[in-house]
Amino acid sequence: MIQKPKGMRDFLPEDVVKIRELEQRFIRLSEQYGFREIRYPMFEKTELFERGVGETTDIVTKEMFRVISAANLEKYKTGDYDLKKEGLTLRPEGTASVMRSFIENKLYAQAMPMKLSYLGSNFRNERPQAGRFREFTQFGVETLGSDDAFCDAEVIDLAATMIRQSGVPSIDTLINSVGCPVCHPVFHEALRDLLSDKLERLCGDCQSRFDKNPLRIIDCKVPADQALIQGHPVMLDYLCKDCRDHFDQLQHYLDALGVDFEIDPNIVRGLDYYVKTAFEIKHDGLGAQSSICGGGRYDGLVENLGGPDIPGVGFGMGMDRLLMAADLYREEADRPERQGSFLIGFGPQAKLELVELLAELRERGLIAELEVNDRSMKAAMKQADRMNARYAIIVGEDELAQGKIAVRDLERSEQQLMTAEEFLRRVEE
RNA sequence: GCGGCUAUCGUCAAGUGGUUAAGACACAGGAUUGUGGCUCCUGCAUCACGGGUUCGAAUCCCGUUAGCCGCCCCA
Repeated sequence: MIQKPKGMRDFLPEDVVKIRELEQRFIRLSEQYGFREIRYPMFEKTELFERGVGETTDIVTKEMFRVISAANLEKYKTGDYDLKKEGLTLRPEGTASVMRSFIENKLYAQAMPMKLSYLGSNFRNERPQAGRFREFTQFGVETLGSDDAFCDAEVIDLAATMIRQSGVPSIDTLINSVGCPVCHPVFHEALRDLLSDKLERLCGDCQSRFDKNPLRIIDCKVPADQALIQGHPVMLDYLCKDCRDHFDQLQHYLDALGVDFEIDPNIVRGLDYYVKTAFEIKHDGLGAQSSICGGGRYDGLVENLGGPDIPGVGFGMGMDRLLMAADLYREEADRPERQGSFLIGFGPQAKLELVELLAELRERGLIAELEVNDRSMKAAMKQADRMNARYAIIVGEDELAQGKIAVRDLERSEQQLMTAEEFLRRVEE
């Protein structure tokens, strides 16, 4: 038997109903906040992600799925295809593509700020785990063209509102400022001062982080390292005036918007492009992957990808995790109301006539199904019940002879003979 | 990339070395011959795969594969 690839999932009809409901609510809410949905390719030039996500990130170095056509694969084998230059990659996240589209379509020439949302699959070749899949659905928004702290507050408010409205009862909204290129050098120095004499006792990863990006050491999960960095200086104490003001304003705006939040100096977003605001929304009870939503400000990104110097802020939200978190608390759905008709015909002639009725019903926008397996009356009725139909329409020899149909109301257990026209009138009302 | 756990019918799930592998749900058929939801009856698995141990294995051992969970990272 052929199975789906590791980390991929099927969504069966029951699941899809929930997913679609959630997605539609998200689109509606984000439109209320002024975000308009855009769509972009499932894969892009590999280079976009290398530059947009960061060449040193885990995502780029080991988690991307490459895409290659059969023809190009042959070329690659003979050395006529340059993976680096021409290679394509299944999108591992959304922001880079949105930026590319923004630049390529010159959306910056339109009224600013430009507020965009997106929804779709992303792919990362990670080891599957609770709340983590190789194909996962992400919803996200980006506000481009303003560095006003209100924009940061607005996207955080939107994310928190979405999660709350989805039925997740308790969430933690954590915010931080990761500074900017002006304050980083000062902070890095302070960090190195603290750690320089403990360097040898840090784990290997952290030793290499020491020079490249000491900020990441704070995030280290190795217990021994955690002890060593106890009482480490925090970025928040080293913000430049600009960042400090921005962070203060963000908090004022969040208060004004009624968003409950906590400051967590330890939030350091893994993607390279974040400056100033970084935030995360978590929910306990999801297992190890408790983060539902993460985002922040990325003022240098558009320019870095070859566009004008335009600031931006946004978030990505894990729809799968959100659904998991919300599902835990969703009570059993009631049996939906009976609706539609189930048409049961005995013999070819009866069936043919019912097909005409079927078409009439559907023409009127009503739900209608035909019994196709030539089951016994009993079995067919059972099927009608299982389909949750309101009416079972029965046509056998007797009905055929009278030119009528038997209409059984499955809810009231009442049955009467009438013509097809009468039934159509009644059901239309 | 590293570590732990699990693998019995479509689903949930008994069974831990010994003749026909419980049960429940689902599914199919039926209960004096054209009628549902309740009830009753009937049917429905050689225990992931490959080796090994043993007189004998779903039950013990090894390997493979898959799934789950954790580390890392992230949504």
